[in-house]
This record gives sequence, structure tokens and C-alpha cells, in this order.
Amino acid sequence: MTPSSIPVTATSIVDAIAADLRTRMFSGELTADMPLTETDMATAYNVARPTVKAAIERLVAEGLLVRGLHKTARVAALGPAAVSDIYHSRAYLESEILRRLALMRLVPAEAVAANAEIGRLSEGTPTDLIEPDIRFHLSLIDAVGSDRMSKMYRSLMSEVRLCMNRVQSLGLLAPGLIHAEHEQILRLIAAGKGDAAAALLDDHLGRARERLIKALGGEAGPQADAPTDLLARP
Amino acid sequence: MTPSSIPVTATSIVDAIAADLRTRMFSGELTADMPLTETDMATAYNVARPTVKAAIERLVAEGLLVRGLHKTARVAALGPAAVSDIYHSRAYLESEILRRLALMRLVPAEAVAANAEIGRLSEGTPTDLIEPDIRFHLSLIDAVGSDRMSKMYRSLMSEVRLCMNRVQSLGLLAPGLIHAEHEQILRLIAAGKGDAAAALLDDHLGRARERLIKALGGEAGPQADAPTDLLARP
DNA sequence: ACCTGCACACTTGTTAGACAATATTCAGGA
DNA sequence: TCCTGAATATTGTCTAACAAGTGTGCAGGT
Repeated sequence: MTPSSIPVTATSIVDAIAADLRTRMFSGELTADMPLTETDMATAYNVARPTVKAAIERLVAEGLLVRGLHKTARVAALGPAAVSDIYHSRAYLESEILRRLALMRLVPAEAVAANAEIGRLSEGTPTDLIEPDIRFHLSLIDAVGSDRMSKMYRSLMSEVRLCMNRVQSLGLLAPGLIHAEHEQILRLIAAGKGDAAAALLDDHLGRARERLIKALGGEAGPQADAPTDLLARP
Repeated sequence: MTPSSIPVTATSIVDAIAADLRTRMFSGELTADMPLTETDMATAYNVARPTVKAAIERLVAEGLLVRGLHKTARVAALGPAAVSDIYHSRAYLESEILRRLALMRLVPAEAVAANAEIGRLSEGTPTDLIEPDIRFHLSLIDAVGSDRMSKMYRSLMSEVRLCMNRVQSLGLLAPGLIHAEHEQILRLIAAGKGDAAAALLDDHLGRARERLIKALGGEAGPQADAPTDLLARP
């Protein structure tokens, strides 16, 4: 009796609620700083309070929600400092990955496919770009086959998505330019030029970071975080 | 009224139990594959079952415990494949960090102090080396000032500690050699030679990984994981 | 007008007990 | 021997409740 290739998904209620909250946060239905009271959510989902409590605690561990002792959980309001940290971390992880891929001349097919999808987008569709862009970067990480690296990068990307829902309407993404830069990165990997690929990715993510910070700052977000930038690149 | 520099620590029972379990796992009191039944732990800690349940779920999220649906949680048994993944991930994160530090010629004082502590150890004290060694590597990561990078690396190091309790008695660590390699890494950072520092760290962690895998394999650990190695370094 | 202190409502932390669903174990039969 | 099925153990979830902490608003005094 050979098992089917599609794995059976035994999912608990807590998993389901956490997943639903995630998608609702990514879709922008749950905006930053919105309070998520346990009793309210318990009635809304028709489950007991401990159940939603577990789901909330899981999302807090992921960094998507924030809460203090005896305080109600809120959707994480990622300020400029947090966005800076997230994108710098992305650069740290992914640039090293590019060096390793370049050593092996390994260009993941999934990355090529995702970037081709970006190339087919017209210039006027900013939001549709997010998903294939995430797939592009994730496929590079996944290509090295490290479960932990993939998990860490996915965690960073979930925070990115949380920011993105606030700037979805802004046309700050240029599909053509991004497509070209992605292709250049893949070319450098294929040529074994790890240093150049890492440097280009640094610029690529650095510009995205600056655009995102500017977009978030323009809406007068929470300036509570220390605005001190991380290490400067020469 | 300026707040004191030491932050107030409001800790819940769940936090305390999770912390206690962590230290007991690191100390080797809780060995690999040891089952942690919720009811047993509830009576042992004199708390209700949901409380220990929350603590268990937190440790599962950290990767220190593993559990399936309706199955009792067990201390993670990190096999050769997991150790390989952990150390490769460490190398990915830390080598990129070394490049950034080298660009700024930034040698963290804490790293110097930790390595000096290693230097003062005699050759015959293997277990005392673990703590300052961890401090050395953590201080390098912390020096870039990224909360997320620090958190991710700390997560990896907690898994390392989980392995270490199984090979504590083995004298597979040579303080003199490790001290010398650490000092060489710091020298390369001070000289701005990021590539060389990253390469040396790769060797440093690579050898530690091989020794650890050999030590774990010698005790006939769970060979369940796929033994396929990750990307080879040329 | 401003600050202090207190009572109140709201929310979370934790407990107790219970039932359902699933895993594991072990005994019995083909 | 191997498979089947019941009994046990353990977890998932719920209900109800109390304890403890946070924040708010109001009264009172300076």
C-alpha cells in the first residue's frame, strides 16, 4: 500500500486559526497595531479562549504579533528600524547563499521560472509582483538544501509581507527593473562570480529597503524605534 | 526619574518552566528522545496541564523538543544530518557577518575577552571551553547590532548546546588550537581581510562539525535522517 | 489648573475538571 | 506467525471560574 505523493495534512484547530490570522494579516485586513483580544477572537472563531491563546502565542513567537504581560496582543507595527533590520538580515543571509551557489554554478530552475513570471508583468501591476518576487528569493535559499536557513529566511519574509500590506497601493515597485536585476544575479551565479552577485543583491535589497522605509515613513508610522541605522555599506 | 539600566524582568510561570527545561536539557539531565508527558510534568512542577503545555509548545517552536499531533513531546534527537545542517547554517550566517565586520575593521571587545578566557584554559578541561566559545561567536554576531541576526544565531547555538551535552565527556576539543584560530580570525577582521576571515571560519566550523558528527555517530545515534550532506565546499 | 489616590471595568494568567479523539499497548484468534 | 480488536494512556479542546494585572475615569486635595 504505497502512500500517495500528496502528504496527508493533519492540522489542529490552533494551526488553522494561526494560519487564518496570518493570511488576514498579509492581506491587510488586520492592520498594524490592531488589538486582538482573546475573548473577542474566541467568540469570533467559535472556539474556547485557550485555543486562540495558543494561536496568538505562536504568532507572537513568529514576530507577527507583539504583546506584553497582561496586555492584549497587537499586530506588529514594524517601524523604520525594524524594516532596516529585516532587510539587512535578508542581505546577510542571501548574499552568503549567493556565494555558495556561485561556487557550484547552481542556478535554481524555480528562480528562473519565478523571474520569468515577473518579466511577463506589465509595469502597472505592482501588487502582483510581490508573490513571484518572494518565490524568486526563497528558491535561491531553498536551493542550498538547509532546512534551518529556509526556515529563518521564511520568517523574515513573513515580516516583509506584513509591511507590504501597508504600501500595497503605492506603485513603488518597477517590475521591469527588478526583473533585470534578478536576471543579472542569476547570470553572475552561473558565471561563478559570487562576490559580484552578493554585491548586486546588496544594492538590490538596499534600494528596496530605502523605498519601503520612505513609504512607511510617509504615512507617519510609529517613530518609537531608535532610528539608528545598522552598519553602513561602503 | 531615569530608569535603571537593568531592565525589570516580569516573568510568567510558563517562561520559568520553559527556562528550567532548557537548562535541564543543556545540562544533560534530559537526554535525547526522553519523553516529556504533560501530566507528569504538571504534577512535577505543581502547575496545571495547560501551563506546561504552553511551555512545551514554546520549546517545540525553538526546535529543542519535537512532537507530533497527539504524540508526547520528546527531547530532540539531533542526528548527523541535523548537526550538519546546524553547522552549515552557522557558517552561512557567521561568515557573512565576518565580512561586514572586516569592512569596518570592527573587532568586538567582548570577543577578545571571551577568547582570552579560552586561552587561560589548560588543555585538559574540555567542558569549560563550551561557554566562552559560545560567547566568542555570539559577540561577533551581536556586534552588527541586528536583533534578528542575533536571535537566529542564538537559536542555532541552543541546538548546538543540545548536542554538546551528549559528548561533554569526550576530549574532542583542543582549547589551544581553538584559541589560536579565534585570534587569527580577529586579526583578519582587524586587517580588513573579510574573505580570508570567512574562509578560516568555514574551516573552523567545518572541523567542529566533523568532530561532532563523528562523536555522535560513535554512540550509535538515530540514523533515521537522510545522511545526504549539504553543499560541499571546494 | 494640576497632580494624587482610589474604585471600577477590562483583559490576561492560571487552575480545575471533564470529554472527545487519537496513539500505543497488549491480548486473543485465524 | 501475523493480523485484528479492545483497553489504556495521552493529547486536543472545552467550560467555568478565580486571581492578578492594566488602564481609565472620577473625586479630592494642593
